[in-house]
Amino acid sequence: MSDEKKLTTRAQDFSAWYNEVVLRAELADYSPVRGCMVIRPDGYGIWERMQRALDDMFKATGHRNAYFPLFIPQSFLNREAEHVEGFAPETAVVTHGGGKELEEPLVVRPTSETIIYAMFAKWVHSYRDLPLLINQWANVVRWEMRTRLFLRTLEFLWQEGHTAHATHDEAEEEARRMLGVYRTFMEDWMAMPVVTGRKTDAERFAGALRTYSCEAMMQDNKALQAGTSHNLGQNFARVFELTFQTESGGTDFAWNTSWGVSTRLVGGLVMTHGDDKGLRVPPRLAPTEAVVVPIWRSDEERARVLAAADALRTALAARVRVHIDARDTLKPGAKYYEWELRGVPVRVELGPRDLDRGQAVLVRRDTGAKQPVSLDTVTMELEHLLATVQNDMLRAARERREQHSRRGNITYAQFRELMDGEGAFVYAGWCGDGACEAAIKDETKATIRVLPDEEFRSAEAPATCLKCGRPSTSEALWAKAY
RNA sequence: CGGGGCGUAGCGUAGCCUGGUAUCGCGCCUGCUUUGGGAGCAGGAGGUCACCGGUUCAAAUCCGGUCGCCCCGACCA
Repeated sequence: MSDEKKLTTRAQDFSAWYNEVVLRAELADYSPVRGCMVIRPDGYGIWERMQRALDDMFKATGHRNAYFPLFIPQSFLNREAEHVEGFAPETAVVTHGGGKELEEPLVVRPTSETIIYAMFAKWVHSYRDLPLLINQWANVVRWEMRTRLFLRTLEFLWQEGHTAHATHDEAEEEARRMLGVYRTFMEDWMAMPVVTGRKTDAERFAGALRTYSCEAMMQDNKALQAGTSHNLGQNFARVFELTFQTESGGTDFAWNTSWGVSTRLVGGLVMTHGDDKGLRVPPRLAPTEAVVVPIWRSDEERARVLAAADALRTALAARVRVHIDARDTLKPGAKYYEWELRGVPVRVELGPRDLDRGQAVLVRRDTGAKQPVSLDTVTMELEHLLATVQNDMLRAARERREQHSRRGNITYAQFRELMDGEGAFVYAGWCGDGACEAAIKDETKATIRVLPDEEFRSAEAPATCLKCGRPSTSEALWAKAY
């Protein structure tokens, strides 16, 4: 075997490995436009399944989809001071249309708070109009300096939920609820465990009261911010005059939330589950859950095996997303490598020896384990195996995260050594002073990913700040991040 | 925007220092033999050497410039 066909290993160069997997598994490709990528069918298929699952969850929690314009009048973005400060440096701006210079430049949305709350202001009059629960699936543009496939591109696809509520507490509840939805999705569908919590002021969304986040650990022990949910308070309502008559007859500004996840999740999936053979897709998100590979030697066997394989595919297709690889230009071994690279969760081998025994062989992508099963029960066995793979992938990812998490006493020197080396999720005390946070970021590149929610906090709360040694006011999760 | 690297066939590359119209592998096409972990043999198609200008009898190669992309940093989902 020539080395040319092998991937760079994760240990050799994690970054190179990631790019090779994305390109060679045909999830995406570089486009003629700097910083913009093309999402290819295999990558888009994963995104479509993510969309479907999330959309069902949004609907189940009472949200409805709508669509707002790609262009936002520049003046809208300028209204919320913190918001414009955060986003203006990375906007793309349209100054000409139809050959004429525009009277007011149009910003290509980097996020849609401003235009959506301007519309909400038209639609909301009474407390009876609340809550207003809207989601949109859209593309957004942020002019980033440096881009990476799926993780950071100039244009990306996402969903952004936007809601308006009558009270602070209702908005807070909504922001927390949607963070929970994200967490459920990431764990149950992506098999990607996350730590949830609140962002510090330094990492808070521009214009929000509070930002909550789901943070996942990638295989290089860096954190990926996988989804965020914001309690926007009344900040946007004030500048867009989003008011309503209260039950008691007064007037109040509405309380908003916004929350989003993006195609970045596909990158997170790769970096959570991929191995040195390529991609591993958790069954629930796999466009193809199982691939049937028929095996034969002679023409006679070929006819017999292909007929049986086709019958098998038909039987499985009733319950499982299945593909048959009947190409006769490749030997079975070559097909195995290809489907492993593409990350299909289970391979179903069917050859003459199997037919003689009335069986097929199921091979797990995650562990490589082989298991012969009777053709009489193969559908049930396959469904069961897919569920097992899904669960095992989450468990394996969680174990890996815990192995690379540090709790308890740690000196700043030890912390620095850890961050300079293999990296980790470090749970440690924080005095609450932004200066300590900034100093640590400056010295180690590590940031506070979240102030973790209670269930993620250590049994014994840290007593002192990791940096300055003063009394800790909250436990913080520190890591380098994407 | 700073630092580094690279632009040669669909992809990956050699050649560049020391000028003479381009190497190899993968892939692709045809045929035969193969097929339980990346098949073998034979034949074949495919290249304005990123672009512009200069030096020269002659430029992928030397000189000047331009553009693009990737990687590392600062900024960020």
